Amino acid sequence: MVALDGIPVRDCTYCCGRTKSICNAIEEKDLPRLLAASSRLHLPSGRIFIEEGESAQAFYVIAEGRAKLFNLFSDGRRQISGFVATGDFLGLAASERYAFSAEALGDIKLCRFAYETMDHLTEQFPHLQKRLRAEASRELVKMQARLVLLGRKSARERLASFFIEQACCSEDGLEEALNQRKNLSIPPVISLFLPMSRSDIADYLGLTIETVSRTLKIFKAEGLIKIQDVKTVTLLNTVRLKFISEGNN
Amino acid sequence: MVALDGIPVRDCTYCCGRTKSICNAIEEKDLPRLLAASSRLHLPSGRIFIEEGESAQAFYVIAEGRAKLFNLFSDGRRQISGFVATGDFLGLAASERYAFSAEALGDIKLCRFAYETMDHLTEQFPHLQKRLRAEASRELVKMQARLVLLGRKSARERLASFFIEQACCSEDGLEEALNQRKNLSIPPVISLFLPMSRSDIADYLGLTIETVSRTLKIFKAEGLIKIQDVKTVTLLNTVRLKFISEGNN
DNA sequence: CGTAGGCTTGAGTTCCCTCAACCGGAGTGG
DNA sequence: CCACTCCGGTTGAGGGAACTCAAGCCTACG
Repeated sequence: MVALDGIPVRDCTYCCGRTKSICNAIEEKDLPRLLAASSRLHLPSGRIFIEEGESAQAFYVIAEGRAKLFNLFSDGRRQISGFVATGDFLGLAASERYAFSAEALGDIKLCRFAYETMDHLTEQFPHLQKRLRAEASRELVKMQARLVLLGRKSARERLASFFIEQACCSEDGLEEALNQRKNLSIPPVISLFLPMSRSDIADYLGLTIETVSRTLKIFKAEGLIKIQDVKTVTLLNTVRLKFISEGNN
Repeated sequence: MVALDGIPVRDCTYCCGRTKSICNAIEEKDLPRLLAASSRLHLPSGRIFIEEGESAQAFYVIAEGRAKLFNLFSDGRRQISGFVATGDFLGLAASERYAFSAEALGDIKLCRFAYETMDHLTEQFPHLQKRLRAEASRELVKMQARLVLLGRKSARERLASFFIEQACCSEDGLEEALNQRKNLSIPPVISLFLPMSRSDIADYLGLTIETVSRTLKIFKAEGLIKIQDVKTVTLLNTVRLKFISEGNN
C-alpha cells in the first residue's frame, strides 16, 4: 500500500494518540512488542486506504490527522458513516470484508495491525481482546445515536447534533457538562475547525449541501454560531444547540 | 426482574438458539458451567426488559422469540434500531448505560449473563471474549447498512431492503445466493411472518405508517409481494426486490 | 486576469408527512 | 346473536421540509 516511513518503533504516540486508543490495554514494558507488530503509514490527503467490500486484513489506529468513512451507491449517492481523528480505531466493522471505505482528510499517519499478528498479541495480552470489545461497544453506542439522527431528526436538529458532537470531540469533559446541565463549567464559546467539506457534512447527515448551507445561514442569523471562515465555526450558544439537537426547539 | 422459570440448566438451546450465539465459543463439557452462570427469564409480550439510560448490568441472549430495540424522544418520536430473534445477542451497545430500550415482541425466553460473572467466564474461556468481539463486529456491519438505509434510501428502497433483510434472517443461505446472483438456488417465493406492527416497521425504517402502507400497496400492485394477512407477506420476486433495495430502480 | 471548484442563494418541484376519515376484525356486554 | 367500541391498518386530500436545478459568488491558483 505505502512504504513505512521510518518513525522509531518506540514512539508510542504512533498508536496511542489518546486514552481511548489501545495501548493503555497493556503494560508500558510490553509496548515495544505491540509496536513491533504494527506498521506505520503516512498518507496524503484524499488517499483511500480502505475500500468497502475489500477483504479485511487489518485494524488501523489513527496516529495523527483525520479520516472519513463512507459507503457508495452505484448511482453516486454516498453515506458518510463517520469521521475519525487521532487515537480512533478503525476496522472493527468488518467480518470477512470491510463494511466501509476510508479516505484521509488531510495528511494522516496510521498505525496498521494485521489481523493475524493481532491474534497472536491478544493471546499474549488478554486485556487487549477485552479492549477491542470495549472499543466495539463504544462504536455501537455512537452508531445507535446516528440511527436516531438519520431516522428521526430534522435538518436543523441534525446540524445542531453535528456541532455538539464535533465540540465534544475537541473539548474534553464537554459532553458530561452538557448532559448534567452544569452550565457553569461549559465554555461560553467554542471554536471548531472542520476539515471536511460541506458535501462531506451533507453526506454525513443524510442531507444535501444546499440544505446544510441554508441551515447554517439560519443558525448564523439566530446568533447560535459565527462562521469565521468556511472551515472554522464558532459555537456561540452550546447549551441552546444541545437543546435543539435533542428536538426541544 | 422476573423469577427464573426452572428450565433445567443443561438445556443448551436456552442460550444457543443458533450458531451465531455464544455457546459455540466453548467446549461441550464446559457448557454447564456457562449455563450455571446465567439466569433464565420468561417474559410476556410487550414487556420492556432493558431501558435506555439504565445502568448496564448484563448481556442477554434471546433463547426463543423476538424483541425490538428502540430509542425514544421526549416528544414521542421513536427510532427502532433493530429486531432480534432466537440466538441473537443483546447488550453490547452499552458502555456505562444501555444505549437503547428493548421490548418483547410476543412471549420470549431470555438467557441473562451479568457482566461480572461474564468477566469471570471470559477469564476461564478466552475464546468467549473473542466471540463477543466478533458478535460486536457483526453488529457494526449491520449498523453500517442501516445508516445507508436511513440516510440515503427512498421509502421504496427501504421497504425492499426490509423484506430482503427479513427473508435473509429466515432463510439460511439466501443472502449469499442473492449476492452472487446465483438465481437458480434462490427459492422463487418466500413467505415471511412479521410479528411487528406497521408502526414498528415505520419506526424501524424512519418512515410513517401511512407511507409504509402505501408503499406495500404499490409493491402488491406490481406483483412483487402478496399480503396473506396483515402479518404474513409472501415475496414473489426476491431478486427484483433485492435489486430495488440497492437503488437500481 | 482568467479559470476552476466549492459554497451560497433563489425558484420550483417532489416525496413524504400530516391530518382526517374510513374500514374491518377482535373483544365486550346486553 | 347483534350492537358497540376499540384499535390497528388503509385510503385520501393537502401541505411542507428538503430536494433539484440553475445561476451567481468567492477564494485559490496558475
